[in-house]
Amino acid sequence: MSSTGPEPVGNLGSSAETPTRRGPRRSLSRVDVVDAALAVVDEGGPAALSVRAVAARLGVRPNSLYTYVASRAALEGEVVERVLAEADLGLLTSPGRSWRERIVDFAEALRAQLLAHPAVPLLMMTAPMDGAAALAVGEGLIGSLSESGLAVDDAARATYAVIVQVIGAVALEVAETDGVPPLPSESVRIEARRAGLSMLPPEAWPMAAATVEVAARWNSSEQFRWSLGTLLDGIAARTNALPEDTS
Amino acid sequence: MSSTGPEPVGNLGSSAETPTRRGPRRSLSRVDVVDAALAVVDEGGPAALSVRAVAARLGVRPNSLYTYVASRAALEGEVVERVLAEADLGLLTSPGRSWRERIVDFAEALRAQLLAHPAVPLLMMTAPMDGAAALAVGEGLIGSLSESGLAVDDAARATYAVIVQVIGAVALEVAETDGVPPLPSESVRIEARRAGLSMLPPEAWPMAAATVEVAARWNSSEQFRWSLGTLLDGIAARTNALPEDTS
DNA sequence: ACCTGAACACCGTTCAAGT
DNA sequence: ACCTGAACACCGTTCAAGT
Repeated sequence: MSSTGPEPVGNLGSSAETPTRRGPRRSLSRVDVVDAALAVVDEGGPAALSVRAVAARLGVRPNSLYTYVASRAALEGEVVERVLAEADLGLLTSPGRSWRERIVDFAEALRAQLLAHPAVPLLMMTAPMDGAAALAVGEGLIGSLSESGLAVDDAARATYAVIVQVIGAVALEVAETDGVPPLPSESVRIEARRAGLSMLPPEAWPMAAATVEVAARWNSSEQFRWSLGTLLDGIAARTNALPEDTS
Repeated sequence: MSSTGPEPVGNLGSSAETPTRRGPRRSLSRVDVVDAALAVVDEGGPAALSVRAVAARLGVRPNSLYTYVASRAALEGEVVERVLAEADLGLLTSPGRSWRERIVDFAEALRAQLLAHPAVPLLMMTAPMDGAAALAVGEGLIGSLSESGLAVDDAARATYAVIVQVIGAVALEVAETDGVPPLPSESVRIEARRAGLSMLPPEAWPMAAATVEVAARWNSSEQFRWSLGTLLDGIAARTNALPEDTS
């Protein structure tokens, strides 16, 4: 679905620098359209994404886009692919780091990328991620988890658990904001949550009251590391290899 | 935000049975509006949700809804709250089951409920879940995880990891469908994924090729249990209590 | 091959007006 | 207090037509 037709590969960002175009129309390309769509959401948030807004940014009529993209839904899928294609898979094969460290490195980098394009996590929940970039992430994760000593089938299961934890956490994190970049800083968002939680009557919500400081940080990099680390602990426990037995 | 004004509590479903109303207008209520919204998405999927569609189902003009609900976004939040309010928190305190079993029971029941209202997981990613029903789920989970011997702060952290895993998994699962109930059966969805994965050239995607059967089941109750169980293993490892030391 | 004008069937939200 | 008519500024998508 995302690899339909002969698409020019390797010229990402070739023409994203001029937001509003001028001068002779040199003929659009599919990457121009995706670039423009990403620029639209990065400027106006997820609600700003529309065929008409993307067309306007390209200086073209709305229906022109249908030359390059089958539908708004297909365009959304391309945006997800574009961002996933920028994921640094090299982090999953860094020498001198354990499989655990490599996965944490990759997950944190991916989280940062997704927070930089806060409309994208929601789009990931909107259609299947079956493009080449999504598959490449899966390949890298299964590979890393296999090296941990896990049987390949369990490595694949563990891969999906990690994907769910990472994308789910980022999506819920963005959901607490308006999604318009730049997002409020983590400390501001924590403070907002703390303020909300502090107003709850402790009689009604004793557990929330007892854990305000932790729950205020649910959408933080700290909690992100704790959750992922705990999941990786569980994954490691399914390994028969010794703990020292890492690359 | 979801507890604004004096809302009549305890009469859920009081008037959802008549889809298209007739006869003397007895005056609407906020629960009627939320009922109608849920009915709209359960019939037409997430894309069918609109202020105008809900109003039409209630036999009323679109702008009438603004008497009961501040905006479309607020309505979406109410729909999430309604479904969360139906979660069976009793499963988190069932006698004779370990904390692990209770959490798994609850998570599987919640997954089933969300799959029955497939528009809802996406709505959960769209706005903060800060209503009373969402808080109650948090209370129950923190309580259960505390009884495991975990310090209350770690119980709160573990709670969020579980929430992310459960909601994230369901949201990604729904994303592979069109979201219109009833969803295709699990076996049909697995078969569709297997077919897609089987078409990939093994040279390009060796890991995917080696794990087709597992990856075909990524969106299954089987994988859901594996992921959650593995996470709970990691959580249990943060406990100092003995494994037998469960309620 | 690519872009447009025009049209169709929609949206969410507001405001003043009615009862 | 509740509902409406009318309006505003939008949507995605199609189709026939132009170049």
